[in-house]
Amino acid sequence: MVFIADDDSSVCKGLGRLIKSAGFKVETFVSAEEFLQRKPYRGGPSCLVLDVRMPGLSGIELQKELVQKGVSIPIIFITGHGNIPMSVKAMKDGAVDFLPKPFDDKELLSAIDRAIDKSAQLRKKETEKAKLQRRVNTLTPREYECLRWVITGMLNKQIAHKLGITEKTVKVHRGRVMHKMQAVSVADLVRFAQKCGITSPKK
Amino acid sequence: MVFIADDDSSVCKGLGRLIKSAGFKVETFVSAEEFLQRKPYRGGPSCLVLDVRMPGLSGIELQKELVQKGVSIPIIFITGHGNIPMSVKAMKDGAVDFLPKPFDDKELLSAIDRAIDKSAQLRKKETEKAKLQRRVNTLTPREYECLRWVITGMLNKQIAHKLGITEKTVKVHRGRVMHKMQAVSVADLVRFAQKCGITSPKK
DNA sequence: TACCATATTGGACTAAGGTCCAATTTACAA
DNA sequence: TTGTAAATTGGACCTTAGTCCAATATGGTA
Repeated sequence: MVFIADDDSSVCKGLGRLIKSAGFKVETFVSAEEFLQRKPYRGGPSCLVLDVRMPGLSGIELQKELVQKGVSIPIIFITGHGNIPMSVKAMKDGAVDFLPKPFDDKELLSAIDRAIDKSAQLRKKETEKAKLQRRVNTLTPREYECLRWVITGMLNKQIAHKLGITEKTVKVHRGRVMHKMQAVSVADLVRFAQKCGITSPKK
Repeated sequence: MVFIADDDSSVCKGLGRLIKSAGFKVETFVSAEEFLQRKPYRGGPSCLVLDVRMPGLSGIELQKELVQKGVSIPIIFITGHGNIPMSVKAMKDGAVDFLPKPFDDKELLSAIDRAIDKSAQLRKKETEKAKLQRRVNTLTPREYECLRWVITGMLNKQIAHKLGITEKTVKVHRGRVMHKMQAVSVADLVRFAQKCGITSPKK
């Protein structure tokens, strides 16, 4: 799925035809605001072909909005009146490409391929993280505490001392953590924790 | 440490003065080839201020060379006659910034700060990886095999079966691995292996 | 050939991890 | 007040992990 946002509706139409002919689904918007209205797309990898200069919210501002809102959709900028600082800023903020008009159809399609690849990777990572996060959310506060200590590699005895409880209790919490996280080993747990950004307390 | 490569020696001089006054050590080169001759700098975080267009090897080509050789030094491009595709390519290839002349001194110095920060991070990661890699290199082939299985979280019994040996032998190898890798727990081992890119065999 | 690194295994033992069943306490909500 | 989730602990028991000492086998090197 490729989204196009350009205030010139004839550009939208033209690009839409081109991109559809390459086998993508397309949806067009004539302003940044209109794109923001759209409910987040969840149907598969997607990217956004975005005009830099538009009345109202500009393409660059829309990118900033999206980054800030945590919407991770790869962006390809197109522009008729761009300059170097603008392109550099867009790239720094994670754009996949920045194409000054006129550009070859091939160039755009190649950029879209890369953007879609990137989107697929992002989505894979995010869904995995979300799955793990759902498991983490089922942990009680104490179980979560234990998890953070367990992934340091500390012994039950030591964790018990840290928490001011008995080794026995740690074993119980730990067992529940393993079960709820669907981890078969500490190695799993370490990797899970890393993937969803769980930090270890300092010893 | 800041390196400057620009074919115009007066530019080198001027930038050199500016950057020195900001508290950095500076070394200048009047061609890409001259910079490549220099032995790799190991004294601390560093970056390269690079002119895009130079006789002989261009700045963009030098960047490509460095990336390909695995020399990870953050690059800030400066140019008098740049264009958007050029800046986009440079940024895609990892440049920290791309400044068309004329630029403010502040802009350059700010970019240098970011580049030096990035360099410090890179160096930290690389030295840590090298340290771990040296430990890995002391492992015998069989010990390395065991390491790869251990970090999957598999039981000694299961690893033994995979290798066609007894559980007892696995314990011995495993003990030596822990010792040589200076790991106190499997959790450590998992993190070490991740940091130096050791892959697990598929079960 | 004698030596050395590597790989393998056994015995004996200690410590650590993990589980099942059962029980108590506390805090908060219906 | 009753109920529920969370936290805590004990006992009994089994499985794993890890270590020390000792021994054997193999392949390559000085």
